[in-house]
Amino acid sequence: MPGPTIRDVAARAGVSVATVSRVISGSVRVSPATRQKVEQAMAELGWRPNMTARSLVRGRTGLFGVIVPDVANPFFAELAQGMALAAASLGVRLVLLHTDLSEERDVAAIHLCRDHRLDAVIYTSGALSPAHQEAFRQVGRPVVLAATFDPEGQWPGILVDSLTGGRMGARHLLSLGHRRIAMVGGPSTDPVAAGPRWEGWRQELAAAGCLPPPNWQLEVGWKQQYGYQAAIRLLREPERPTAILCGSDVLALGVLAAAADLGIPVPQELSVVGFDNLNLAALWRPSLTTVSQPIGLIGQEAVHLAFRLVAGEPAPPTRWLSPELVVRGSTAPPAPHG
Amino acid sequence: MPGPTIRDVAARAGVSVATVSRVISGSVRVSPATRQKVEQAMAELGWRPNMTARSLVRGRTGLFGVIVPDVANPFFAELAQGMALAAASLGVRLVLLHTDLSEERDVAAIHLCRDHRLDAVIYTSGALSPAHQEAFRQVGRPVVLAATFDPEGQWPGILVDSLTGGRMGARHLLSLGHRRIAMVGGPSTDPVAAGPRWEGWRQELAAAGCLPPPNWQLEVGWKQQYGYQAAIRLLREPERPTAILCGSDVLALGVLAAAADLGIPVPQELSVVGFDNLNLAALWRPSLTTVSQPIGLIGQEAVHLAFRLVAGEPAPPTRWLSPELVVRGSTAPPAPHG
DNA sequence: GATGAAAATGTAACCGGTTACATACCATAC
DNA sequence: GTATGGTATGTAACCGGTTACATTTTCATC
Repeated sequence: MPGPTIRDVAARAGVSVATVSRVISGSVRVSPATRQKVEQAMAELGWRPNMTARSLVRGRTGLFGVIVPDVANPFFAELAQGMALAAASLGVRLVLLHTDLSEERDVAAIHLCRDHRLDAVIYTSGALSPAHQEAFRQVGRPVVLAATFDPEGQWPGILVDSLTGGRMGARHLLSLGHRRIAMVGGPSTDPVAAGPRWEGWRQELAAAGCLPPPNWQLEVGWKQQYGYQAAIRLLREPERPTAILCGSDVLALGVLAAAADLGIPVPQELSVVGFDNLNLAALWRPSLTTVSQPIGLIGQEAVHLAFRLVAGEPAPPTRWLSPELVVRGSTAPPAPHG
Repeated sequence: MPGPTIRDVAARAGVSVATVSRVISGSVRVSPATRQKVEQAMAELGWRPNMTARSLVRGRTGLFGVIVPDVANPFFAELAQGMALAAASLGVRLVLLHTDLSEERDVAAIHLCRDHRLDAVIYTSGALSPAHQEAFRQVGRPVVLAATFDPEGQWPGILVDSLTGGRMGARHLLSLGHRRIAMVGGPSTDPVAAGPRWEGWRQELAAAGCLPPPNWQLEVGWKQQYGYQAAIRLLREPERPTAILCGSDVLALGVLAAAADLGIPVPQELSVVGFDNLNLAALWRPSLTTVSQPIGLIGQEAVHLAFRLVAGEPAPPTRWLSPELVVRGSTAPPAPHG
């Protein structure tokens, strides 16, 4: 039942265990004849080294922990996909830990990374509480923040500048001539993905003198159905908005569904702007104008960064990427009668 | 740098390492006074047991390998989400391995599971080649197939009966009165997710006497853009179909996008049936009529099954779930002038 | 053929837990 | 006071690799 060990291979090849170890690690010179004998013994026994034992002595597992709220959310699915791509190319494995945005489960997941001596932790779930900070300190391994950041600058991260992104979306609508613009975004308690987008929208709309009343600034949860509900409320008003800024593509798709159900044509009578540029955004009809984040790239770079930190490089400062406006079919100038 | 070990805790509590081990494993009785001393020492040192060391001696890692072609594909994202849910409730962790449907990478991933002594392997990627079978045999751990199956019945699995599902979709269109029905499905080399669906469609259409010519039976890849391209071709014909059966929801969404781009109203002039019932299917407009698989449940049950196998239960036979037709807004009777 | 440095290989300690087995302790029974 | 048995704890081997250090072999040089 328990497979062959390095000692079985050594015995069969007529060498010591150290020599077998040298052959598989490849770092030290081994004479060709010996190497050949060992390789043959390995093949005959079908032996493969036990990574658990190796990890114990080396103190490295070759595993990175990835803490994600929910991979069924396309944003995190695309992020995870980018990470998996990079991990494969670097010869590293990812341990996926779901937390459903619960702080308690986040902290438990971080401790788990420590228990398993994972080489690094990549955290994507959102804002950091003191409990997160404390848990990160205790893991004693590199921590990388993907698509989020640490206001105290203690943990390096990579993400898009949401403030600029928010302003881009707002300016696009203003330049098309919209003035009756509503907003549907995430909870502003989220200082990474919601707060700065709200801020960017408000700055631009206020500068243009068309900041709407609070009941046109709907702070909802991140789920698509909340976008749907918010849009239904906005679009049933007698003087409805001509455009809606959304805090994420998922919310925007909810808004588009609501418009379709109410028979309001997009973009003729309503323009919609998303945020993220999910793969879905191009696939939808009407295709979604959105502020693009390079999601896959963020995932890849997060893993590369973690890899470099594990190798001993110093932690760089938070890396800010620029968002880009992608204009598609969901935005147009407001209807003339508007 | 290297944190405290069990020996540090033992020394501080004035007991032996065996006693500390007993306290954390909880299986054997320890006097309350001793337990208290040990727990205090643990807390003071901030010690947590090293799972790598534990795994080495116990021969169990508490990790399950999950082999997936691509989590950015919503089907696999929802599957992974179900697995993560079950894993969390069972106290097990998932190692995510991407393979992009490459047999070579599949096999490498399986070997990796063996190297790391993962407790079980959950495979989701598709059909099994002899190379897969051989690699599975070598891991020496339970293997579970999620949303796929082994024709030889050697590895247990859980999946939906695609033949019945295919027939359901076809019957739905026939009962609405459609007779000019085209099909867009996956490569029939895929004996799990494509072959049986084609078979089910053809059986029903042949029985109704309206099996279309081969150029209305389009075998394409699984990606959404292939669905789009196939639909463009079908819908540009002078005598175009009144309905299209799709091998997956992702393909169906491509078809819907193509219809929208060609100005063909769905469901008035074209009915579309998907397969999978992704979360997206309800969100889309028009909402998608589809053959439903309980994707999240399949993921959860796969993990539960793996857990039971690890605990020593015998492998059950492949478990077949029944698909269900979910009628939404993308299907209707054919236009009368049809 | 002796010498010494470099190359190849072996020996054994070690990584940090678990657990079989041995021992110490205490209470009850005779 | 000794035998009996159950509970609590300690000792040390072990899981399967790695690697520091020691030893042997090889080979160029004088």
